[in-house]
Amino acid sequence: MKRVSLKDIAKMVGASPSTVSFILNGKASQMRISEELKNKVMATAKKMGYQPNQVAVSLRTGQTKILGLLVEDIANNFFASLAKTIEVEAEEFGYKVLYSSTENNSKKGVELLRLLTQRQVDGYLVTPTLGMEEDLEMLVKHKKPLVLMDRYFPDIDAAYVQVDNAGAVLTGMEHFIKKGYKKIAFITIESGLIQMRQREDAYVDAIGKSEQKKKLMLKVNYNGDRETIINQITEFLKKNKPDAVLFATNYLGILGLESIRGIGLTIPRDLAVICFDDNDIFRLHLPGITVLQQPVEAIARTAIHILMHQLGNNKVTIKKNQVQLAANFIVREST
Amino acid sequence: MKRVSLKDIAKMVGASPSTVSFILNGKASQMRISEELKNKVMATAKKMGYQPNQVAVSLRTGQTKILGLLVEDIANNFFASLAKTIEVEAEEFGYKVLYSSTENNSKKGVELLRLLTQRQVDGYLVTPTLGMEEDLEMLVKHKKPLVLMDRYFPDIDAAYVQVDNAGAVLTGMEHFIKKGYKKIAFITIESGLIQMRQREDAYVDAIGKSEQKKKLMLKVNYNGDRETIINQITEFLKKNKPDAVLFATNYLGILGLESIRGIGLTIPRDLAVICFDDNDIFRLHLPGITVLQQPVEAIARTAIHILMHQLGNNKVTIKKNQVQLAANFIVREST
DNA sequence: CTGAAAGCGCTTACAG
DNA sequence: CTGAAAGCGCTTACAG
Repeated sequence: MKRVSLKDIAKMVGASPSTVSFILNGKASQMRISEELKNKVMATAKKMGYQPNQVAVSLRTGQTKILGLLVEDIANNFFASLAKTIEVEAEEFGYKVLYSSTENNSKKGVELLRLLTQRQVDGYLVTPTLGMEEDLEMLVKHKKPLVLMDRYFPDIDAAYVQVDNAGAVLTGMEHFIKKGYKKIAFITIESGLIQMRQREDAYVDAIGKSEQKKKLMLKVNYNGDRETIINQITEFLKKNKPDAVLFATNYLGILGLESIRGIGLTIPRDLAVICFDDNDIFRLHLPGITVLQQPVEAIARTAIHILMHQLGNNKVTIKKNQVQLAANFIVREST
Repeated sequence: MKRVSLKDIAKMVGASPSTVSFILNGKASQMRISEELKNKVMATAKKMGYQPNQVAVSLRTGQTKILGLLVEDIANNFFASLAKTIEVEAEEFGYKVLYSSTENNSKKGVELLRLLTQRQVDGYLVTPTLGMEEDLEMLVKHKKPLVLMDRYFPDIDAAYVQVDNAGAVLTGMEHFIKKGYKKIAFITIESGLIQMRQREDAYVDAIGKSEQKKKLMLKVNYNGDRETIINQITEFLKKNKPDAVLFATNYLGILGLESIRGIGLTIPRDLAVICFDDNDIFRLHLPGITVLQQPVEAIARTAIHILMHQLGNNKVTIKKNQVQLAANFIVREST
């Protein structure tokens, strides 16, 4: 059963497709089309259940009204919340979102970026992976609407929105130091991406200026499985016996809590804990975990606004197109 | 800067667009195009960074290679995992996924369904909301590839995949009864959707057959905010003093744990807990929460397979197109 | 072996 | 006030 097209309606009412198109696009009065014809067309379209073929519209207008969103992993709470807010915000501007997860895999990331291009998305929202640099430069060169999130490349002049990673980690470290912890550890993932480097550098800085002097850092492999990482953390904690630990991502924090439980340490008596990113788990955990919460909604909203600005929407005004937003430091019982 | 098109390449190598199209689509030998021309075209396409315009391809072929996925809420762990698996599986069959969250709002659900239709998606994967019945019937009538997930409408003859809700709840109830609990409560949301009715009916059944006889049920409003629901649960628990409670969704379970903590009850001594759906939170909670885990990946995979079958992919074989999968009962320390 | 032409379903300048 | 025509970028039957 074929769907009805503009032409079908035109034939039924005895008008030309162009006239029907004008009417259906609300340009009837502008084109001074008779009220009578207008009503007839509207009624027929409704009765026949006419739905415009957006693919044809896109080909003709060059606009798909689709934004491409690439996140690291949609099953991760942080990225899922980000995606949700972006979806809601995009909708307000009349855009739909096509998403995918890169898994932080360069090959997959690059392929997805090209796929979005082939699909003619109007704009790109990307948490980039290493290896995407060349393709991103291409987009920038072609002046495609593009906003990076969570991380960026210093050498690529693209818009971006991220949390103030250094400031957040410093806040956490100062809190630990003020509370008198002397052996503060940092557990992160092995990664060349800037947001992780910023967090790590801030830890190193803070330690350098503290009395502790000596770093206590563990870097685990991003692609390791649950068990491997839990074991690595367990070994590290047993060997180094820190009195406080800062986990660099929510993913690590969750695995870390399992390690801590496995060893039988009591938080915060044996070990104080702060985690980057908030999560229901950290709020519900006993004791509640102190966190450096990313302002997820603000990140998403800012990114969409910058993108809409690039897309020529003049209802939005933006101050900068490279933005760092402050994290919220939420103190619970773990410190 | 305009992107290069087929025609551009044709002009550059001095061949016709059709020939270039055949070569780029790997039909060179089939069309007996000279090796020389083929190589020239391939090289030029590569050099110019040619990327086919998928919108034009879609309009011409009638296939978008996009699947539409409507979930209740992408920020909810269960639906995010579902979406993730679907995305991965769809990719293996060469499809991309366009998703959106319905928020269980009929108006939004219907609008999204129409939007997907306008976008010419090749197939639909939907966790339907009430109010979508008419539009879904239309899709079925037009023989559009469609698979419902998590819930369905008994009156609509569409394919669906869901967990065996009744079986899962019965398993949980039997476990409670065997352990000797005498005042087993059920906390669910007010909903006309079948998966919630199945869970509720199973509870009522189990109670009817038990010595308890009297139901202890709380139904909260889906759209209530966190605080309201937490308060309602708190009131309910204080007033009825159950010795065991089964939460009908992960969302409720999380809020319920907050209520329980607020009242100061000890799990399982004062109150035993089972929750529908698993979640990192339940695993990490102290004590660990016993759950009725939905086989999320199997649900997603089965749904994709049925959809691919409908799309005429003959690499997949399916047994039924209305499927119920067993839940995994994971006993932890809360019962 | 290769090219010219039609057509997917729209929108929009142009003509009357 | 309304219609005929071109064109978005492809694919594919048809012709030679």
